[in-house]
Amino acid sequence: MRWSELADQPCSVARSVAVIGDRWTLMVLRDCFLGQRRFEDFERNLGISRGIIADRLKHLVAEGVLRREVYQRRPTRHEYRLTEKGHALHPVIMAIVHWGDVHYAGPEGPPLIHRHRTCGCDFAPKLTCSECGEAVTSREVEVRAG
Amino acid sequence: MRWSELADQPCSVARSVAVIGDRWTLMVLRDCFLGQRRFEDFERNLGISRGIIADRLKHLVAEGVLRREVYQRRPTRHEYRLTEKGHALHPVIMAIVHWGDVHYAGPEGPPLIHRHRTCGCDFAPKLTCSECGEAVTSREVEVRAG
DNA sequence: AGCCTCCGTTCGAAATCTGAACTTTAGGTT
DNA sequence: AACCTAAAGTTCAGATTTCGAACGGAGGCT
Repeated sequence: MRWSELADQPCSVARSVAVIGDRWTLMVLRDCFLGQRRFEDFERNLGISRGIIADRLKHLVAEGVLRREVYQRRPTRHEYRLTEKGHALHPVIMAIVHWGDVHYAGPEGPPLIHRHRTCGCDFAPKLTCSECGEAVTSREVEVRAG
Repeated sequence: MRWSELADQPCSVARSVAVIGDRWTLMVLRDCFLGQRRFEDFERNLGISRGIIADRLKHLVAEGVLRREVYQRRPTRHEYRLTEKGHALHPVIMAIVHWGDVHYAGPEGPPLIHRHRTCGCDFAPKLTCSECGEAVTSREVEVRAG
């Protein structure tokens, strides 16, 4: 299998990974969730070649994760904003951030701290069951074909 | 920046992505969470070349995500099992699965269904705040340097 | 002996990434 | 008018990476 075929697999991980499972794509998304919108922002933050940025942005727009919007005329300039589908990736990014915080933060603690505006606390993301509301661990999950 | 430098960035997303932000690595992890353990299992499920599987397994073992354990002698054979650090990736995989379920499932519904053993219900993963227990959306999160 | 299984390694071809130059549209400066 | 700057790309040669097919090897089965 090559990864162009991933999207056709009967597996939600494969289908998602076909869209976002690429290092630079994930880094672009991180920047999006940190409020970055312009080509230049991505270039400055990521320090990678423009070709890759252009490519990944194009891909994310084609998949409906980002929306390309005019933010200025004369000359026309565009910015990239998360769509609803894009915002739906928030749990993915948060889960990745949290894993990094726990396993790769040095003695100075995590590089970024997240505050939940609604309750005012610094928090960690917690995965819970949509039905009973309790925390879910991997051992408590049973999988069957749909 | 090249991705060998990603791990040195002061960003938990970058550090995590350096370890798991690769298509095949994520697919291997999916298989691990579905209970696959042996080299052959990964090969059969993924249908990719053995070189890639060997490489990714080696990498995950080096990072402490998987543990290589003897399961048979004469000849000695090993299997790969999730460590605690590996199990900690469960929310990442669940978030990815769920995003795929919502955005890429056909009319037949999602390929796999997840049941929460503790409560007995089919469920969807829900990201909540560790402090107040409420659901967290991307717009409710404020980020600051740590 | 010859074939099979499981788990890899090796190596050349194919894909990807980098860095630099070039483009477009427009505003500002000398 | 000529020149510089800025944002957002595009293009292209050359370096780097990744992938897949073929090979290896340790032991078992017939």
